[in-house]
Amino acid sequence: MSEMAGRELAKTYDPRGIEDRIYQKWLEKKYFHAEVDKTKKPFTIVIPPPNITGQLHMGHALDNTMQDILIRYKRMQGYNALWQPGTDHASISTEVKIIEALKKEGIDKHDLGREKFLERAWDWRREYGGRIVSQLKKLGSSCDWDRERFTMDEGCNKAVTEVFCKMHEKGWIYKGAKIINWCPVCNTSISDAEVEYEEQAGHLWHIKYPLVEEDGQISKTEFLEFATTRPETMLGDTAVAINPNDERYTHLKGRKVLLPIVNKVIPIVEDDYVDMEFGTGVVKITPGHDPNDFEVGKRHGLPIVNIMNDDATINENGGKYAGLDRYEARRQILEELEKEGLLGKTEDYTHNVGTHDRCNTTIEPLVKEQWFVKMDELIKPAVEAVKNGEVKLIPERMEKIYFNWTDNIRDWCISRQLWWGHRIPAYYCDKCGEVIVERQAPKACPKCGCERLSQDEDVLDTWFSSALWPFSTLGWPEMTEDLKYFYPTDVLVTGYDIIFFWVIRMIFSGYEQMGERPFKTVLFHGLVRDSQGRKMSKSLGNGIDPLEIIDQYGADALRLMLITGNAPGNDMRFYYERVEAARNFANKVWNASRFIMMNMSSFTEDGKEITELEAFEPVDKWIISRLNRLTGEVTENMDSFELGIAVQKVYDFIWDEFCDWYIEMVKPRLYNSDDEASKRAALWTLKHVLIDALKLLHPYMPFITEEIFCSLQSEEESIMISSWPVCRAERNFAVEERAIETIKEAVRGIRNVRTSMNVAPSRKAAVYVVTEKEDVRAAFEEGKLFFASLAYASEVMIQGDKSGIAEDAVSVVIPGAVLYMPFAELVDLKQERERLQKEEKRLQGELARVNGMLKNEKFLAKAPKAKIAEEKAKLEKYTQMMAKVQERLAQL
RNA sequence: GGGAUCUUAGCUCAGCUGGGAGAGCAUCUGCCUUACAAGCAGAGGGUCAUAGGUUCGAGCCCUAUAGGUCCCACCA
Repeated sequence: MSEMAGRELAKTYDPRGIEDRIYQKWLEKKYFHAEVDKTKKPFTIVIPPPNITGQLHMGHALDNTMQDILIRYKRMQGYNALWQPGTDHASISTEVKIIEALKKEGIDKHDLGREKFLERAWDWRREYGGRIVSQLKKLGSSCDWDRERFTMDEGCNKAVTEVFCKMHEKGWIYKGAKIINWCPVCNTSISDAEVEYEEQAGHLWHIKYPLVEEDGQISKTEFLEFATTRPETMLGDTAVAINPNDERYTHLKGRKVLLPIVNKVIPIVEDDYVDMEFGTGVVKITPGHDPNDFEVGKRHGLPIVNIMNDDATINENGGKYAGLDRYEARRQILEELEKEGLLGKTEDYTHNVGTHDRCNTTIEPLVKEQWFVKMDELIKPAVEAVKNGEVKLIPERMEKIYFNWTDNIRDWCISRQLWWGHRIPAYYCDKCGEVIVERQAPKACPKCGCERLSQDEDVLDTWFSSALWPFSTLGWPEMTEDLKYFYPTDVLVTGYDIIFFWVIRMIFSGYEQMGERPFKTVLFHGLVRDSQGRKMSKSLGNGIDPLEIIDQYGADALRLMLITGNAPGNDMRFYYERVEAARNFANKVWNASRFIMMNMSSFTEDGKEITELEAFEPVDKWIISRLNRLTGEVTENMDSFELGIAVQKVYDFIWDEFCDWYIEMVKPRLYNSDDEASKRAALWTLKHVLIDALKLLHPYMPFITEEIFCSLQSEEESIMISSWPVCRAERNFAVEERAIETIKEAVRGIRNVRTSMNVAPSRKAAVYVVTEKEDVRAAFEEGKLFFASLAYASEVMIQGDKSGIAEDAVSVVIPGAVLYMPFAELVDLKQERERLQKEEKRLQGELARVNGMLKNEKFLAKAPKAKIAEEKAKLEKYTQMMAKVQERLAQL
């Protein structure tokens, strides 16, 4: 017997204190820890590593709740469950934060120097890197913290170097001068995925370049007009282009124009890229500052002129505009063109402007030497894997987003002009310029023997190391036991917003490095928005801190709220009302348990399980059967990752069936019955149904279920290592389910009538159950005690006919029986008739529908047999009820 | 320009492979019934965006339209 039994428990559940205490216990008992154990099947999840700069937000809360649910579920099912945690160094975000901090001290990054800067970064990591981890713990995350990793720890660093060198040897990592996206504020190149296009209001300026005559003279009358959104880039123009099929400009083929301001003669080239329909059908070509122009330039062998410094000011190639910011240069150039009479009309024009997703700065495309990953071959297995289902995306529609990216993939720019990150393992000979890519820094140049070598200054894109996360965390490049056992991982849980950044890159890295998929399933979730549907953001100030919610309502309530009523991949809105509803459910569970524990004082199990079911009453078997069905369904839903549906069912079972029906049905037995065996059966059922329900609920609400589980049975040390319930055929009791459903039907009918007649519950009345059916009769006989209490009956008479029942008694027709309540003076016959007529109408509707189907020959011919049988059974039921209703109406 | 997705009760959303429309909150009525008023018992409320189609049968599948959201894309 539990030591808690009979002890006074608080009337409302207060998660404060309980949650921390329980989490501490779990940690001490090492329940989260997983070791290789070949006798068990592994189940692995790697956490999407949160940034060390981050604070827990609702997105993390949702993401980690889902992972924790899955890992706890599988752990209870007996899998060797590993949830691999860790954090991400977040190269650019962290670097920006540190620069900001330095700025406050009046220190410039470059004055400090690389080494000192990195010291600061590591200090930062030590100070704040653990913050998000402790926040994840508040949520209840059952990660194996003993295995916590960091994308820049020694092992991950080794993995990064290994991959870089391997792929370089293969020729899949190369250095080249291409047009890349440059962030002038962060002072680094960024990948295509990091560019966010934003619609901005701008202008379309029409500019005229004078034609050069056959004799080399600059024409004063002939001009070529075109439109541009970025006039300042004209400083870098090296051609203008027309479409070869454009008849308007046939006469210009092979001619040249003068580039004003710069005073340079540039050619007119023909290229299909030019859209004849747009503007004047003429495009200025700036290969140094526009990706398309870069391509055009390549096709026509045009020179590339870079006109910009790294901070987006004009460089020496801009002549007198050198030193000006790009927007100031634009203004002055327009002024000068205007003066020269070369500026045509100006139109308002909204267009997409590329911005850096971290700092929102307008990016500047420019040509620079960078490191790239060649994608064409690498991506192939990743495409194939999703196509053939080896990697499953949930929901399926995410595949389209995935393929959209893979089909249009371009080489990945991986070098960043930053300090915080994995430094590129490339070395340059100071003497001969030889490029050496090595795992270890070479001592001398293999070509000329010079010992003065310098390492590449750049670091790698953060996502380069994240891409290796599913195997680098398990020991790769060493073929460790962990790696052999836990890889490939099972599920990846993440938001759809990082498909390109992370999911795809992990998949191709897994195939390339491990020769195997990194995970079997990717489960996507959406964004948590505010109550008005807006994204939660710092600038709007509409973010809700999960920690405050946990503090106020408990982690269980937050978790339940995040999972309930939401389908995979869909965004959701945050409402306090929904957290309250979840909190109320926690309280409901708490009180049901409190009720059971209070009654448990009179119950001892003698260390024996009750296995023979003779002592049970139909109502016990009913709830056991319902629980059994629930167990099967919930397991199935969870296996299909339908977490919201699964928990909804557990919620409904506990609140509706268990609390509102079963507990109420059992009360008379506990309070009044002298039948000890029956009482014990009830207590056994209460306890065991509650325990199994708690188990089903545990992955969602780990704290409260643990607290109750341990209070209820002190000999068990934790629900999280208990076994997941199993659906068993011998726990199906169809007869009892039918019997109790009939009684519930009767109770509902009686309550309904009483409410509509305003009869107070305190006013009891006799209830006559008239039935000709043996099973219905038996159901009421066996359930008489609780039926009387639920139906507010002073006494219950079960009989085969209406003898002894007052003519003016109120009647309720249910399938298989008619109930009568003699209320004497309260009965209003008119009301009674109206009620029965309403019921008649309802039944008529039902009969019409059923008959419509059963009289349809096509239905009979084509519908499944089971469906037809089902409809026939309904027809019989409604026909019988209709007969009873009409019989009663005839008497009135 | 391409694509995805949504439109279901007053609000927020479920509804898994087509077979009698659901939850929470809100509203109304009655209850402090010895687990719970963060509760109990009842009630009202929906031509499932619109128009067609497939089917014995459509909230669910197909087509078109309208409106919202999002992603992708080089139209200067």
